Amino acid sequence: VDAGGKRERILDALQDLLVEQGPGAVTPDTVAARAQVSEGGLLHYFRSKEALLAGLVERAAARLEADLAPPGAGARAVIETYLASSSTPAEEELPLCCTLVATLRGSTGAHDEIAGSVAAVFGVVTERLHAEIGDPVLAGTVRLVGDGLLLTELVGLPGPDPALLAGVTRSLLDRAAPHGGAG
Amino acid sequence: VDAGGKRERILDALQDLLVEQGPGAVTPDTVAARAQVSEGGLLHYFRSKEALLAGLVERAAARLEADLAPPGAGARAVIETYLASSSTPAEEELPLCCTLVATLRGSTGAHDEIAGSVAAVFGVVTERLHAEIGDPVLAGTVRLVGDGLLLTELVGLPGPDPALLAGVTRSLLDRAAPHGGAG
Amino acid sequence: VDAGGKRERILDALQDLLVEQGPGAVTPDTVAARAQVSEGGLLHYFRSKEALLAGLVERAAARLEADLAPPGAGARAVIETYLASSSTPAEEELPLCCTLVATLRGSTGAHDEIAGSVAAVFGVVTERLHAEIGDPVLAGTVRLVGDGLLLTELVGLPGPDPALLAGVTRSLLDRAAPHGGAG
Amino acid sequence: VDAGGKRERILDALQDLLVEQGPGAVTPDTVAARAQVSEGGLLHYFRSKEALLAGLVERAAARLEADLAPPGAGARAVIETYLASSSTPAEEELPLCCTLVATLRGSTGAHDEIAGSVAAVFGVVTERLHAEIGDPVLAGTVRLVGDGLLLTELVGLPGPDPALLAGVTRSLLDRAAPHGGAG
DNA sequence: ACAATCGGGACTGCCCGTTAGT
DNA sequence: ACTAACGGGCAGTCCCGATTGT
Repeated sequence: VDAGGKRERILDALQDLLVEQGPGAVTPDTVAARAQVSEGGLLHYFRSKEALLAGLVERAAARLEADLAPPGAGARAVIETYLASSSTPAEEELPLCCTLVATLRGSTGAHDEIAGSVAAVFGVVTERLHAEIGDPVLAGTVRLVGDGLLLTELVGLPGPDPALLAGVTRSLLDRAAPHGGAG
Repeated sequence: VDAGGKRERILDALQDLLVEQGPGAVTPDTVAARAQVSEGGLLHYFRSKEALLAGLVERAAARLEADLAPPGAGARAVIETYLASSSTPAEEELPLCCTLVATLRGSTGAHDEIAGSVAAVFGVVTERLHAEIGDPVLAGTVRLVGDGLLLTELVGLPGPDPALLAGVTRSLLDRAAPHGGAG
Repeated sequence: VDAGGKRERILDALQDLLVEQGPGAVTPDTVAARAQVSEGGLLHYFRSKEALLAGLVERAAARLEADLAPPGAGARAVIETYLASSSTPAEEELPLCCTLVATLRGSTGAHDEIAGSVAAVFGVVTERLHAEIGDPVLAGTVRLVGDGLLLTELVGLPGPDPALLAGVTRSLLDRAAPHGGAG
Repeated sequence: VDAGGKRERILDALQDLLVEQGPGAVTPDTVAARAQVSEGGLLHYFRSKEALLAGLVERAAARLEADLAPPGAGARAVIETYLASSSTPAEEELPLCCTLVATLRGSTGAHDEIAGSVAAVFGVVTERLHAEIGDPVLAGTVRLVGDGLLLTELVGLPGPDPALLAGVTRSLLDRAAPHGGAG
């Protein structure tokens, strides 16, 4: 079933809409239109709007798991990976999750399941950071700095200029491995 | 005129609704109901939903200006103040602004004016941090850590546990004034 | 597949409402109610009020095209047809168009498309008159007299009494074919 | 009372709004704003929207009475005057009255009083035409031609081109006084 | 599996008029 | 006399999902 990868197309359409035009533009019609599916077809795959969003987080979580980190890569690697993925434009999974959360907050009703999935995603990331970086304070700092970058992405604020960001990153790396070692 | 401080009551109602139930709960009726004003009365003060939100950022900005910082208080003071105000529940101005931005993102159309105001608020904060903290890298780090705390507030994620947060804060303070000096 | 000719039913309802109670009575609910459709169903066929009105002019134009005139019928025929259709109650297409225009004028915003359609309808009529009636001055007079009748219909003024109208019509016919001939 | 001719200013504002932006733009606020009066002030002079419009027809009727015709001026004079005033832009009284009627039709409820006043205005005109022009058929034709011009004005249709209009006018004048006499 | 059609409900904006103040 | 604050109500839009049919 799913003759032409429609399910994926729908999820792609949703994601694109989300990052390009924000949560407000996400309605069954718009998603269906962009995915080149009929409205009814969309409802066939996802029984409701919530299911649609849930599908997206699920996919994002899976991708993140795969992408994020070769475990055992060392402190320097996870720091760089995490900060990079947090500050890149919204095609990445983490910013996407944040946008999703904003979407959820914007709608009434409880969305515990999705909220839980998102929390889980962040939990995984946090855990990984702590595992690779010995010092918990440093790990916590990295996590928060990364989250800060996500926030600026999310709300469209002017973030720190690249040079400053590089400086911050370097200072964190130095604390992870003062002598340039791999962690 | 303005028989009973209604304008303020309206803004209070909006803010409460925003922090308690999220953007989705903010509609003219709910705000009016909570403020004990009629819908028409609300419209007398704020011609549109956007004007309503704009009124709130304006007030928040003004309060923040007043609250934030005795200028010249030194690096340690601004760091503590900023991180504290970022991690407290959403009654504070900064988290409120973030919620506002999330609200705006959820609605279609451009809201440049409000977005600009919010950006200005953050600009003020950033400037203050850099002014009081000599080291720009440290200032940038503080800013991002604070933003990270805001994010967890905003999306309802579990933040770092208090002990860890205290550790992070202390490490930043130490870098500001290694010997415990006032900065 | 339009289960029960609903589209037509909606247009009928709109037209009836328009001629019976005037533009002020035309709202989504009233139209939907009279057409025995739900409001949502109405919106499925016509995305906006403007689209609704546009649909009506379109239909009216098509009908007019069909009704108006066996081309080549001669001057007497078109004169009689035109003046008759202009002075009959508002079930006919021309008065309907005028009511529509009044409706449009009453709402803010530009409605260029519809206005254009209406202008086109009148253009067709004018052209036909000139084609069948050799004398341009006479054709112009007929057109204006007919429009005058439309106006009295449209604004509900007391028109000329039937005898006078008959006299006017006869005098125009006489000028078209003084000897009673061309029909 | 009426310190600064406010009543007149309000009526002027209403008229301007009506001819410039159509009935849809006429609301208490807009009228008050353009007249540089407060909303309350407007309501002080005119208890309701209907009263406002009634005030305008009253004024227009009075002006028309004064403008229209030196009685006893003869057939040619009234014909020319009437057709001219009907085809001029909407600053004149007759087109204004039509716009008013359209406005009334666009609102729900009965407006018998105003409708009656407007009918009376047209009655006066008709009477005058018949009095000055001996031939009732000709008078009726003139009345209808004039009304036709009003209609094109009112609905924004392209009217007859000036040359044709001149031809029509001339032909009517000729019938009033074939030998060029003053009628 | 997929698509068209339909229905109920809700949000935003705003009009019009009253009532309280200056 | 004149102004401003305020109230109730509704129009217009459209979203989301269920129900049909193919």
